[in-house]
Amino acid sequence: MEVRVRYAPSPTGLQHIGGVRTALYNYFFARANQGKFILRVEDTDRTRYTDEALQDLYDTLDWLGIDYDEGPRVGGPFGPYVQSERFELYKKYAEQLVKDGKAYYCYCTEERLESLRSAQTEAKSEEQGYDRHCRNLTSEQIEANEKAGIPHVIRLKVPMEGKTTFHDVLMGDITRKNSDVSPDPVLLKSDGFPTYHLANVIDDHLMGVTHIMRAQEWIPSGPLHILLYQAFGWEPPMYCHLPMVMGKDGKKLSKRHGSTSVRDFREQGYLPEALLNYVSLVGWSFDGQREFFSKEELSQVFTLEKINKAPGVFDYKKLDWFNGHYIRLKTDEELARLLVPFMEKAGLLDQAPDKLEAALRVAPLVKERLRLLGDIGPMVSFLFKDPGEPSLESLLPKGQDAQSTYLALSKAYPVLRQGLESGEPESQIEEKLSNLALELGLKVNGVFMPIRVSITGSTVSPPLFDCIRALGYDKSFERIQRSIKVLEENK
RNA sequence: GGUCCCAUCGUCUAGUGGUUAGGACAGGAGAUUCUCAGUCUCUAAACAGGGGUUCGACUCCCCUUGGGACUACCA
Repeated sequence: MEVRVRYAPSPTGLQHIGGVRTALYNYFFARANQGKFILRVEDTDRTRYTDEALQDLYDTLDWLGIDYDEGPRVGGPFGPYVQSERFELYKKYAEQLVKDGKAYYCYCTEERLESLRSAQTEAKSEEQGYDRHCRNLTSEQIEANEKAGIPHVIRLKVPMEGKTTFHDVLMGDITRKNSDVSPDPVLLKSDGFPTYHLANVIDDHLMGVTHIMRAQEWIPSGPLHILLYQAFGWEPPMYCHLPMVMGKDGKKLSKRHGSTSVRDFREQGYLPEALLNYVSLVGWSFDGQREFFSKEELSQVFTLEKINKAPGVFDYKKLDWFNGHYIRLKTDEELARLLVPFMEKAGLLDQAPDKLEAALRVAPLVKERLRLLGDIGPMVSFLFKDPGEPSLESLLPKGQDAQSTYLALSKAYPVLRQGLESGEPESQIEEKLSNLALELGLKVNGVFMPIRVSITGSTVSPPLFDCIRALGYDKSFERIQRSIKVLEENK
């Protein structure tokens, strides 16, 4: 039998790490088994739905390179794949359930339910949830309510006795007493829209879904869904509940732990391959040794059996490490293209006639020290903006006074200049400068640091000669001369 | 409160009755070096506790503890 799985998010907010991980596992599972991966938009909550969220869903999947075989935008034999476009369908099936005596109309008002709820919590009652007030209305009562135009919902008649079991690939059999299952949950809302439970079950069945991979928070409603399949007389699919993704404090990952939306990560300069690789490893492993995987590789080797049952903590530091790794794998050209928008955002390219060329100049300097593309600004801003005349204090290496520093820089300058202009190999100039330091009784750094600060305005920078080359000789010399003057005036 | 799920270094994990309990991130130390980073080497760090089962338990069972999820006309 062909494997058919789906990712079925509801567009009520930005795509977050947990959701994406679920999408990824479904995708990999489908690919690894030559099955189909379906995207379904569960937009039945009209109050929380936003266009932005829907667009973000598409953008996120595109960015990660997660393509789907069936779904909105690409179509498929079981469409439409947006639940709001299947509106009539759910109603039909819900009514069928009523006709079969498996569900019933409920006329309870929001107010009644609310007061019921508060009464229950106040009394710390064993009974939680709906009191099944409308479960046994007579046909006369129903008729009267309908005539009076009282709106109704449709509720499932959950059996009062017995128990329901569903099988989970990871967890094994999970059984719940029917009396512990949510008492007669709403299937069809008064606005005619289905609830998650109804729409989900109908669509999964109609779309031929064979495996449901979703977050563990859905485990409690597993039995309810089985009850629904039974009410319809359908065969339930296989279940596989995925461990949750937590924050450092062991609570469900949320904004207070840091970024959670893929958009955030993207804007900070994470690479899709890094995010995809790392996220896949929270809750799944290959052999405990290997941890670099491309999307294509995961599509080969992914297996349900290696999914962990315990929830996992999302480690931002390790993600950073992955990101640095993937940045280093880029060619200069690739990195430059990725860098352009981040350099623009940092205001570095306002004067650049050729943005890509500018980024290309920068790429080799930063490749080994970049963790996030968004960190590019301070690293190379000296190439695009004059850092200004350095202060005396900033020019002095640790433990060195103005006099000796003046001497060092003023002697180093001609060596550097002559060397560069005559095309001497950099390694040779470097050696000369080191020797100069030795002659002056300074540490090597005592000569290099003032040059570095002169040129970059910072004690931290890419290798000196790389900086000079990227800046251009003329500007570099000017900045050194400027520093010599500062030192001369203060020695 | 009730129901259900889970439990190996700080974190992600390997391990399916007999291992010096392995790897990675983060941490520490060192090497390389013009700073930073990178790279390399080394290092510290775990089977939650208690009962069983067994010749033998991290591995199987039970209890305790701890953590989490759910308990909506949200998904």
